[in-house]
Amino acid sequence: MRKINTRSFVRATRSTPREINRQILLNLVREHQPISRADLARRMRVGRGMVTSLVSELIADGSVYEGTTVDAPRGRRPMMLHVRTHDRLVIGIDVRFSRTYLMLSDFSGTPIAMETFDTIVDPAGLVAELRRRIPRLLKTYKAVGKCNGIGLVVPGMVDRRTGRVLNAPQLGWRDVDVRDQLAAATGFDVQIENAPIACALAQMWLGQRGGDAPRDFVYVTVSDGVGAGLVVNGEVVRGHNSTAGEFGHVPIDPHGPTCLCGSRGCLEAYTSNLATLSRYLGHEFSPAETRELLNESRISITDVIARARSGEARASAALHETARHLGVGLAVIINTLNPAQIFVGGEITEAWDQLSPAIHDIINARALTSTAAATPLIPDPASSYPRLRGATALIAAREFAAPQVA
Amino acid sequence: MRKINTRSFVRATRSTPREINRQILLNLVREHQPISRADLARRMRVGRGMVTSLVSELIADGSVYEGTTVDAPRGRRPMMLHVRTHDRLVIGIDVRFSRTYLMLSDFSGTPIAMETFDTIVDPAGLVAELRRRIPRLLKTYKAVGKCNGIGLVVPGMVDRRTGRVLNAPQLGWRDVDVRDQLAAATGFDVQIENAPIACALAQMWLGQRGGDAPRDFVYVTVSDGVGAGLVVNGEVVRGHNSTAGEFGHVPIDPHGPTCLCGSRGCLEAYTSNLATLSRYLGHEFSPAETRELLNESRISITDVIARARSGEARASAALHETARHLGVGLAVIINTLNPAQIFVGGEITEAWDQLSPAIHDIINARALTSTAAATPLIPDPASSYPRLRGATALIAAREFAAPQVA
DNA sequence: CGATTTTGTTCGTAATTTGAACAAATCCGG
DNA sequence: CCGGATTTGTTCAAATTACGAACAAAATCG
Repeated sequence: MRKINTRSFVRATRSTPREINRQILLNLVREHQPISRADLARRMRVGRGMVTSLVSELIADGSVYEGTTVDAPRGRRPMMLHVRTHDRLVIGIDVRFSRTYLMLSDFSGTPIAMETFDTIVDPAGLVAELRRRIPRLLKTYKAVGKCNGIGLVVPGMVDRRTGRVLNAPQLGWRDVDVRDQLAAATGFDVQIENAPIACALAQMWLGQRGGDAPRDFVYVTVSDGVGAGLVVNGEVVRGHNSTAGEFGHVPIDPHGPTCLCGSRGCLEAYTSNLATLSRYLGHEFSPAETRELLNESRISITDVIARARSGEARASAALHETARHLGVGLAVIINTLNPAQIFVGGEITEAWDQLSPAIHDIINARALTSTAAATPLIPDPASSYPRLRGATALIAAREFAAPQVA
Repeated sequence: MRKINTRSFVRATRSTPREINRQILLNLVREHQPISRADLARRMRVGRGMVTSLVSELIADGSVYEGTTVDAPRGRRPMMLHVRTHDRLVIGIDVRFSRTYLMLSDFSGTPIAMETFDTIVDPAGLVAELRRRIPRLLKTYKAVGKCNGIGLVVPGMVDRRTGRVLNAPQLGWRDVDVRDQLAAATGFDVQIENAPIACALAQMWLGQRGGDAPRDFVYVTVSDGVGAGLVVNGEVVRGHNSTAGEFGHVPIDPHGPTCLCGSRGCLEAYTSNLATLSRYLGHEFSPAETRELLNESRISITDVIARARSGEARASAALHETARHLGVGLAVIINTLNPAQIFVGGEITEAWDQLSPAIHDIINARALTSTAAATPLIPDPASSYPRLRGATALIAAREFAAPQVA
């Protein structure tokens, strides 16, 4: 029972049915390719005539192409259709605290090239550097006319409509309009998004199981901070002021360590990489001190995971405590949003086989129903570059999104 | 960028544009009545011809009626249109732990009659009692042919599609199909929903400010349990297994009192009416003991509020601690979902003027942005019967909901 | 080779928006 | 009291689209 937004609605015109059906058709091709026109007609329960008409439109504008005919047990051999992805490219950019990643990939998320450089925290400087690198990257890979846009992923809150970064503490950005600056500098269409939401979008649009992908899920990122991208009813949740998804500051213990946000005992103060590291080093978590300690000891979360894997008890214990607290946080998500599944991204996924039992124990104890306790947790390894895939999805998904109606 | 559900989608037919525009028009009349055809045409940015055609359809099926013409500075006087509500009735039923409430009201939520009886926990017995009472109620108020359906609100998890009550601990119901039983017994269309979600639906469809009503908000109920109805993007969040909204079990303190759910220090164990009562009585909260204590002392949360209002320090202190913990819980909702506003329902709204400052203090301390900290909290007094209004909305809203497309 | 089956196309029909012309109702100035 | 001006509401032809049936194309089978 969705309510119609009578402030800003889209009325149906003569061509609305066609737009809707065209979009349904395109999505069916995307999720079932290769597929024939006759198959599409059966799935949509429309006549083959309409499919012919819609497909010729999609072929004309380059969204879909005809492959080969294939064998059939009887009758005329069907002509298979595919979504055109391999020569429609996107530049994905992932701006992180220390380094910035640049990836050229096609609409399906398949990577073509990647480069990386030290993050320039000054927005104008970053845009200038990207303005140098992007044309060079496109030239090197003979992709000059094929780029459909730039997806920019940022560690912080983003207003998707205005394109402004509201607050990115790791970069020290507040109310920065890097999207329009980059668009003006490069001439490309630029879309910007917060990192956990981008990761969720990548799962939604470029995930393994195309059609099976759930319409209600959560992507939890555990790195310097802890955040989440929420998907409800096939759509990302941004909230009223684009600040939804901050699960890092769910309270765990009012007497716990002080968090960056000023409260005590936030989930993030227990499970962020910094928190795990400081626990391993035997110190109470405290933002300022821990950063210093980290710089001195020159140890990273990956090292702790490696040491745990090689049998070091202290490393293993530090990680297991992180796992237990993460379990509490995930249980909150499960009880409040009841997602079909939860993806977990971040460095700690490398230790998933070790941490998973502890996490599930906590969830089993805290989930309110047995079905909720069985919510699948799916680690998303850093090796698949989830944020860069998310950046790609920002551009690629627009072509497949449902038309806005009513 | 909503994703099309390719498992179950609705393709656009020849009549889809008309359905969409018809529904937009009906909602515009609902939110701006009285309104003329010419005004509607301007708002929808369509020709007046189309409005004439759509309105005559809506009048023919009784959704809309013509009122009177009104004065105009120049030109022909416009004929005002209204949504027909006063002779389209709904029976709302609110099943609570001790008593069940029955209300006859019209489509706008205006109450016509109400009765109440001791809750019969046996589902078959309850249905039998309702089967006796409903025809009598309709007869008494000369509403026999005018009832459009029955809305049933239950304190527990409900699968809206199958109509089964999955788990209602207060009633001891597990997997009960009371909806179909009641439909068979009465011959009416019956819709069933969980209480906090129903309260959210009431705000969405029957709220004060018709069009201003936000599309992202949360309705938090504080009574025997603590739950929430979530609305995201103009649609209610039910989750993958219809168990979303259980905010009562976010952790507050791992060393806190034991909760009914088995964990320790849940929000509910600090802020439910039972928790507040046991705090007032000077006892550690513990489900079993507290219930006994409550029966012995014969005191209710309303009494505690009255005593606080008359200046009793102990009552005031007990309520203020509840307020502080509730603030923590609301901050979790604000940080994770960033709603435009939060409604709070339950007995403690009677003490809102006393509790509000404490709640806001906590939220100001814990909200991650200043805009989030300013999220309006709106008490919804029990005197407006939010759950019964929700029951009404279950039936009335279907007429106005956006058509399912793509 | 003809019958059968399946795929893909074409085309007339029905439903709908769209926009313009038209009728209705009111005010205002002479 | 009448004719223009103005606004509301209706009617109707044109354009766009889904729909469904007929048809052509391409393959298999006996």
